[in-house]
Amino acid sequence: MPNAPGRRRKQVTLKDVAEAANVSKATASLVLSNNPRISAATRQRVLDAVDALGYVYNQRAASLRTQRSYTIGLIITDVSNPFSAELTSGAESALADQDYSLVLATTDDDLEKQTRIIRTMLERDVDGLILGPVAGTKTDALQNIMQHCSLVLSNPYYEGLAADCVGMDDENGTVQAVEYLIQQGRRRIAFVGGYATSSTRQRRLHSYRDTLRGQGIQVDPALCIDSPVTRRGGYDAVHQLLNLAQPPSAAYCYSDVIAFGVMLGLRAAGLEAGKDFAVIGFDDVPEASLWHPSLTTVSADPRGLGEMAAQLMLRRIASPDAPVRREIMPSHLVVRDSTRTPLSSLSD
Amino acid sequence: MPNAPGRRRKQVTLKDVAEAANVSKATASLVLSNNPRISAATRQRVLDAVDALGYVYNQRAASLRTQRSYTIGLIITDVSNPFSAELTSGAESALADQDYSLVLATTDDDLEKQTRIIRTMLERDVDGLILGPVAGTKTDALQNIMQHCSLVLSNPYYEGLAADCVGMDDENGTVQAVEYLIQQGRRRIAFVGGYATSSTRQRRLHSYRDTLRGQGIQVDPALCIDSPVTRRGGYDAVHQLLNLAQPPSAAYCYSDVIAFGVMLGLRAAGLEAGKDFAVIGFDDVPEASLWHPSLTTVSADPRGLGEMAAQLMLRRIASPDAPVRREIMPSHLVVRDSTRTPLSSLSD
DNA sequence: ATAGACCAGTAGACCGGTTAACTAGAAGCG
DNA sequence: CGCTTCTAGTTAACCGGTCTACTGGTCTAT
Repeated sequence: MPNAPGRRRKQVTLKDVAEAANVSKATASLVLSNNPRISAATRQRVLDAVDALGYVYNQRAASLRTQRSYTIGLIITDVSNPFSAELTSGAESALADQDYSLVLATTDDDLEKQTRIIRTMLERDVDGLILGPVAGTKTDALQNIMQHCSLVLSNPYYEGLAADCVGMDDENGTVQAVEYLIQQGRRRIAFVGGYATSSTRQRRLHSYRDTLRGQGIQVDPALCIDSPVTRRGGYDAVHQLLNLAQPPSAAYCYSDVIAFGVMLGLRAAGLEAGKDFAVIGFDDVPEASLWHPSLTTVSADPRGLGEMAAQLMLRRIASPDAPVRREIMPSHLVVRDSTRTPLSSLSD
Repeated sequence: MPNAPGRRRKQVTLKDVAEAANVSKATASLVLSNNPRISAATRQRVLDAVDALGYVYNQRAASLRTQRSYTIGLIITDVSNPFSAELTSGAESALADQDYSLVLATTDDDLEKQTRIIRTMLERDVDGLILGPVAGTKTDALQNIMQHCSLVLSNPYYEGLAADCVGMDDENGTVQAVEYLIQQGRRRIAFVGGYATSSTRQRRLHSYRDTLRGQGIQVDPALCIDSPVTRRGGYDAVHQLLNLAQPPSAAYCYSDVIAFGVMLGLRAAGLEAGKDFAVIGFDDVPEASLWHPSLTTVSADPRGLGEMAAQLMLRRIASPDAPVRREIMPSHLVVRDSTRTPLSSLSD
């Protein structure tokens, strides 16, 4: 069998190329790196040999010497979540533009798994790590990463850690969303979903409370429900809310995914989002505009977030001592049908 | 600045560990690979040194010698597509289970970009490549990959190429879908979406035609529309279809994403899927069941596909000379609301 | 007593590139 | 003409592991 499916043919190395071109290994290497020191004639001989032998450059071998792998690790909770998928897509394309490869790994929101994955990434010798830390990640662990490679954090902000990070403007987005609901006449507004430990959720919850109080509305803890970030989480939460003695008439949701669950839960309860009940999400994933009814949501450009994370990473690699940057992507409310009907007449 | 954000601290190597433990580099290496030849006492000394120095194993260096990188490349059109996201997720987790890392790259359905990416992957020295080739990919190019690493193809089947591949059962899924529509009384059934060059689309189109003819229905070329695999593609296609002198009353769509676009197009035209018009998708992405109305679709388990691709890859790496495998994942029709109302009375 | 097996560990070549330091020959220069 | 400078390469150490072949010592069998 001359060429079996998985047989790795004996590698053609730079040495083979050099011999074929009658030059030293060093010269061949210089040709490949476009070093002007080599004459046109010699260069051509080497390039011809490369073609003739079908030589493939071995970045892995080179990186051993250069201490640069041109590889960035991306660690997220899961890819199937549309927000993460967009973020991944943005990061991948920004990195690919600069000839960096993306190594992807998922934590499933499991701290122990995250620890394992970080270790693997460091062993794979990535130049940098873009990490959306799972809840409960210690600052120490992040500090440790930074002793081995560059680090860019996505989402949570760790105070007291000199790391670049990207995030959305949770505060401003939340204020806009909650004020809009109040302006529409809603007063019993629930805050739905997200892991209780998540620092992102805590920031949004905080802004939610501030905004309500600022408008003279009392905060009811029974209306604040945490949950996994899944449709199921939103579904169950709204079920719980509707069973309250005084149920809310609006929900500001931790994410679009939660909001979809809430809308499904409303439908199951015979209610309709945008008519009987106002729903706002967060993220503006592609589905948000296409859902029925379309979802009012805080637009946060996950793709842009991924691109920005990649940019910060490339900058950090280029100048390790540059001052830390904390890039907050602006967010703004996109009003759609899920909040369309004002509730000025209803006593809720 | 003792520990700047991106500063790479001087690496602790195996040599440092060995010196600290008063053994040779070779012994330290043997300890790390759990070689029983080393006594418990020595082993412990080495492990202590590892801890004390904060040593991190360098897989990259090792792979130079072992010719194994424990890295698999995944090349797909784009991650943001939910089908691809699920596939990626499945592949990643199956590979991670066996301590393989996933390097992700996207082609945006651009042949030239695919060529560049394949080259980069080979230079990164991946152990294998899982590839969903863009339309127009030459068998030669694939053959060339196979001279450097293991290859698993996702989706198209290249005849005359001895490569493992995974795919869905396009034929059976299509037959089920079209027969179901006919059984519901539909006779003018459109085939909507997908790139004309795609071999997957050609297989489905073929089965669609066969099924219609088998039921004594004439195939109308005007009802077969190709398009990009986006919602926009489906939207535009259905617009075109509704403007025909004899518009169809049902659409069998190339993918769920197309079907969503079709449903949006119907809504824009004042029609409702599942009532005025039957819509069937392909893939059964998570959104399908949650859309309104929920989408009847051919379930194809993209996550399972990704897992299977990973399995085939691991098997191929383990035994390069194993016979080629062509794994067709069964598909079946999941009936939901988008086709719920039979159209037995309408003369279409 | 002695050959052979076994044990615990070591020396050093090796993987495939990069790069600092060196060199032979040609050109420049007063 | 002799000295420096430049050009176009070459040599060999190096990156951080792995692994084959070897060693010196102890144990067992004859």
